[in-house]
Amino acid sequence: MRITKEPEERKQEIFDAALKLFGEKGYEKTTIADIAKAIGVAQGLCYRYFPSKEVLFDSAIDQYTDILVAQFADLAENSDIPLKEFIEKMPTTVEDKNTKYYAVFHGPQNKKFHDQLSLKTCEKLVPIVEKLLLQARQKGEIQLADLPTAAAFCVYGQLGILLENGMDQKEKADRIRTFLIYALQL
Amino acid sequence: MRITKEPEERKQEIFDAALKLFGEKGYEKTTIADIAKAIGVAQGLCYRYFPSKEVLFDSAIDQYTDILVAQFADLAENSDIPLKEFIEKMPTTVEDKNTKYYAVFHGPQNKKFHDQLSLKTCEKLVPIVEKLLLQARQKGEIQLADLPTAAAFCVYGQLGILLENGMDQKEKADRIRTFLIYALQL
Amino acid sequence: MRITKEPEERKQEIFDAALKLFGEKGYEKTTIADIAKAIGVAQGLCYRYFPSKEVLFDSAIDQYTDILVAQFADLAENSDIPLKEFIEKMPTTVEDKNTKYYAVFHGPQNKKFHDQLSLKTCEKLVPIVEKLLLQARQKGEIQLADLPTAAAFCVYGQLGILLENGMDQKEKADRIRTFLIYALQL
Amino acid sequence: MRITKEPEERKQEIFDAALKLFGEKGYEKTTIADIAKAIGVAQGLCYRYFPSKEVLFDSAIDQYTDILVAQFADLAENSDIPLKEFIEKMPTTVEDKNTKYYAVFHGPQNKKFHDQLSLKTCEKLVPIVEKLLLQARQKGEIQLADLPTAAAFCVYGQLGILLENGMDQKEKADRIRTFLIYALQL
DNA sequence: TATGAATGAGCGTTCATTCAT
DNA sequence: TATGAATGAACGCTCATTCAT
Repeated sequence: MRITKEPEERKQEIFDAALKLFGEKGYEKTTIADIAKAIGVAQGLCYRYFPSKEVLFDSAIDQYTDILVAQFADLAENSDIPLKEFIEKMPTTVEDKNTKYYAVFHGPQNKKFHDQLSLKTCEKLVPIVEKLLLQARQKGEIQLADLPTAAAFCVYGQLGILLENGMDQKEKADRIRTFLIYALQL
Repeated sequence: MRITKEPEERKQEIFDAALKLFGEKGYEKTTIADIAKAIGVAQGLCYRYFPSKEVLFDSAIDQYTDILVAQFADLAENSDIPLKEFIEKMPTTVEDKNTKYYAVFHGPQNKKFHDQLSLKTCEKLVPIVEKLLLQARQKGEIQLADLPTAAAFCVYGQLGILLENGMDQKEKADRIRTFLIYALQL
Repeated sequence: MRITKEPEERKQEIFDAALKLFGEKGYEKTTIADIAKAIGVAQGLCYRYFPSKEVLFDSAIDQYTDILVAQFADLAENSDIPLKEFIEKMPTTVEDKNTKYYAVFHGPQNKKFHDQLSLKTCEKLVPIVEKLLLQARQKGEIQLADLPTAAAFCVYGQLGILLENGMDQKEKADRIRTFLIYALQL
Repeated sequence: MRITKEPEERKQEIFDAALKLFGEKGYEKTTIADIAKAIGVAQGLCYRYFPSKEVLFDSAIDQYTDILVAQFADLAENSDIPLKEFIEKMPTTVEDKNTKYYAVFHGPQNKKFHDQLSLKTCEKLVPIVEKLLLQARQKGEIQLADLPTAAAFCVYGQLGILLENGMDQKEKADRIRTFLIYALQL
């Protein structure tokens, strides 16, 4: 039973399976055999699309964080509302339970994988937030001089909250919003 | 040639070598053989002190971050000066070039290991900073209501700056100080 | 982009590419994919012309040594000059820098492949040389009783010189000629 | 059931098994698993002694040809008899049915392996024969000017005979002796 | 306490070959 | 005739861990 697919489709299939498994079991404990079995293909096929397990891993992380960040970037670019309002409305976790990837972030294990994903996401978020701050300053909403630093704090600062246990998402979001509005002096 | 040492000393020796190698080559690429060879000891000996490689790794990270954090905790606990002054004087990288561990953080490789260390350090730093903020509030220097959130932002926010490339340590430190003073409204 | 060619032409194309690559990288390290790529063709196509990699290899070696030996056979058959003169004029390497195959023998790698080629060439050369010796004996130029043995020595003996390093082709050729004339007592 | 041996002994064990199997099945078709199984140890153990299969192969060939050549070298060095007599008595195949390695050369398969062994043996034999010729010339038994070339012919020339099929060992030996005496003009 | 030879399971990777198109 | 995605079996190699000494 040999099923041939369009390369793009196959590649995405591998991506998705890889991300899911890396998320569940971590990099080391996920084998190429696992990934291949998950989509019902021969191990060797993975190597037509990715030269190595490591590249597959990095690509998967990269693609996934791109998706997450793109959602936020959309919001940021298409909003003309004041920054304060934006903060009050924005999602603080860029993750949306609706995506097919939701499980990735929420498996019980693999804190390390989660951390890596978080850091990569932050990295990509900073320039977007910086642009947002710049617009706000141009409109006179904030007075900050050093926007890159402010953006980094706004983004990475959330990590501290998000990575904590024992508080529900909603409460985390509220605290983040309140603090941001205070710190940016909006 | 068989050199017998005090258990504690041996254990520390293994710790140090492990930390160094994990830092240089990462968890997966560092073997027990590497570690044993680095201190001129048989592989089997490592297993008298640590039940497994993973435990050794976690212990090493833990011990190291403890050391880093302890330096900062000392400062925080023995200072009566106003928070603003404290911020102006504090080291923003808890690392000190004098420690024997300096290389760990600064090998060219191993972003992943570095990230892990950073996150763990942040985690341990938050309660200390929170206490610092509490003292400041008691003295009327700040008005913040939600100290845990503020502490998290102060600590993790720095990560965004620290992980960036292309800026020297001094400039990073200045930007961090300026932003903190602004955000905390000191 | 699908280019259809005459079967014979295609087959030859595959031969040539295979020979070149086997010569450069050796049997094991040359893949069918390499060969196919070298001529810009799908892997599967090779299997329309050769049932397996091993057959392709053997055919390639065989065809190539045939070409080399044919050059020498031509010379031998169309010459009426005395053996001594023949030796003085003959090429000692049957290879000719003009052939498209020249590189095969002179890649830096692959001693093993080279050796194989040499041995196969010798094998095919012996009967030709034997005939040459027979003609010479009939003309009274030599006295040897055991021509097969003599032929074998004349051919394989050269291997020892040819496989040596650190002497230029010309000097090798001279030494071979001088020795042959001495040993055959011409 | 774990049997520990002296490294030297283990290494030799691996050597012997490897040589035997390479001889029987050829390089490619012999797996490290085969070799390990043959001596009843774990595959991994082979890698304590040899860094790779290829190195193991080369070492095995090298060690074996050393043994073969050493037998001949002994003869050559400890003989004061005239060259002609030496040739009449010498073994033309350096192999001796008594050695534990006898089977290596005489498996049905693996012509390639056999060729490789032969060539390597010749390579090592040449300098010894050259020395022999030098002694003979000093005693006035031969007149040859170019001894390196003569030695190469004497050694490699035999290959042509040895590699032929369909003649028994004894006849091959006789023909070789007769030709050598003729060619060297003894 | 210390050694280091030995284990053994597993993993990433390769590649000749097949086959649906 | 030609493609190239897919197969699948195998292989070399690694290494955490064990254990006899």
